[in-house]
Amino acid sequence: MDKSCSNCAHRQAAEWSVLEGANVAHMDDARRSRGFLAGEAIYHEGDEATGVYCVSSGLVGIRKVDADGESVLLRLVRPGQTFGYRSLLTGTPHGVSAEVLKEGRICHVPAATVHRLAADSPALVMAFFRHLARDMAEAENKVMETVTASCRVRFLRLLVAFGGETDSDEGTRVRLELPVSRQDIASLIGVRSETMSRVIRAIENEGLAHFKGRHVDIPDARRLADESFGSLAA
Amino acid sequence: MDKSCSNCAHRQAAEWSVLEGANVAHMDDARRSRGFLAGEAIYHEGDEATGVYCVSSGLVGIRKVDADGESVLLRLVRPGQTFGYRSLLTGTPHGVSAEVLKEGRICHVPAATVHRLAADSPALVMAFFRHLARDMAEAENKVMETVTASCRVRFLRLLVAFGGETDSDEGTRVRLELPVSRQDIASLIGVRSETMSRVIRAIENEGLAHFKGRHVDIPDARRLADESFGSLAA
DNA sequence: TCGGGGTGTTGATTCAGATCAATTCCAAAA
DNA sequence: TTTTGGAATTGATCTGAATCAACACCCCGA
Repeated sequence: MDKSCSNCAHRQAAEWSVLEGANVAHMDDARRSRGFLAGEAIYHEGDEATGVYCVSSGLVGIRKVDADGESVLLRLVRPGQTFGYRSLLTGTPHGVSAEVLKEGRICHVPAATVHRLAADSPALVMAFFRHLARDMAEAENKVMETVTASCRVRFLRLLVAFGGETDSDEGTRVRLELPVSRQDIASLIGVRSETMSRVIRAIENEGLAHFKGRHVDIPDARRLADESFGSLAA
Repeated sequence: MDKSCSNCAHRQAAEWSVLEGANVAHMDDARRSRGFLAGEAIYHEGDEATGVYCVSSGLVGIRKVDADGESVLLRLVRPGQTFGYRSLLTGTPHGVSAEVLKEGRICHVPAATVHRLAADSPALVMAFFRHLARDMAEAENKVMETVTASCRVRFLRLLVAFGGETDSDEGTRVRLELPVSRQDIASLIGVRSETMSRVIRAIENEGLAHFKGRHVDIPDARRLADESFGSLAA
């Protein structure tokens, strides 16, 4: 059933959608998909790139670890999105690691194939450029946030982001499922898990949202969104 | 004298160096250079991209300001480097602002020209991709650092980076000039200027480096570099 | 049914860095 | 030379988040 990218539910989302003619079949042919369990590493910092990955299902985390062993979860990769293309296209070792956060299936397109396709299709390179540009914008936002916003505000914004994916209803109740563990959420906004707990409890006490396991119930999404706009909320 | 890019001292550094044949003249023809004074804005967040910029001399700062007016200096653009290409190539408004930090001359290549060159030269697009990839890696490092490292360590690493540009001599004395004001350095590592002062004084007191205005004298570059490797220095 | 290990919570305490409030320094303008 | 206004330094104080240390919870396997 997942024998062809054309059948992939996320075909439109990925960069491959710009491919035309024989290239479609070419890439479809070369790609291999494999199941991964939560916790499995896909590649590590320093590894050479062997191809481009594409999340078919599940959830992938991009992580960076420093010399002291401190680890930060930089971003999430969702179904339909590619990752690992940066190192491959620039020919440099991976600067980050990728690991599976929620079990699922991941496609791998070998280096040789990607290089051939890229050489033949400027549109593909441009598509990867766009992807990278979006990631860069998000990275810049993250720098801004970690420097200027409190951990409370950072968490609220993350909630809004998660909610936005699920349901963009205005001013009303939103229910959503946290895609990762609390530890990972903490790592995502750059705080300790203890602090994460306290922030969550505070938000719970204010009635801004109700947490039960990974389930979040936001009675008034508008109010929560307002609060997430920093401290100068009127 | 700066009538042609071919004569530009930084010709090798910029992405344009991959252009060939008529494209070289084409771009040389379309580009316009202009002098800027320190403090002048080149573009603001939200502006539409009108072309790609290239620093001929002086220094440019890429800055982001949030809703509360908090401003963070994200990175510096030095002579020979291009900037503003991201928004142009993706067709999105600028997500950051660019301003001149040290007076100098900046070239502007109009949008139409860049688009024509990009369509004609896959190598140019690839060159911009590489540039973006490098910036992205630096942004990821910055996120890591702001989350895990103390402001002291962040400043030491910045010093090392500045020193590395100037002189890569081993284990000996290094003299260098800070390229920007202390306020901007503070903004670059994400702390208040008061904190910056204190950090500098502490480093001065330890004899790690001596500061006089923008001049820095590092008696033992090796020792300073060691200290910059976080807290677990043996 | 009983552990047992990972994940999350809670409390007490500490500390890095922000904030508030004066000065001091310095370079350009008058 | 004096004036002046921004940049930098310094001190006193406050506070958000880290740290250290238990403890509760919950799912899984024996």
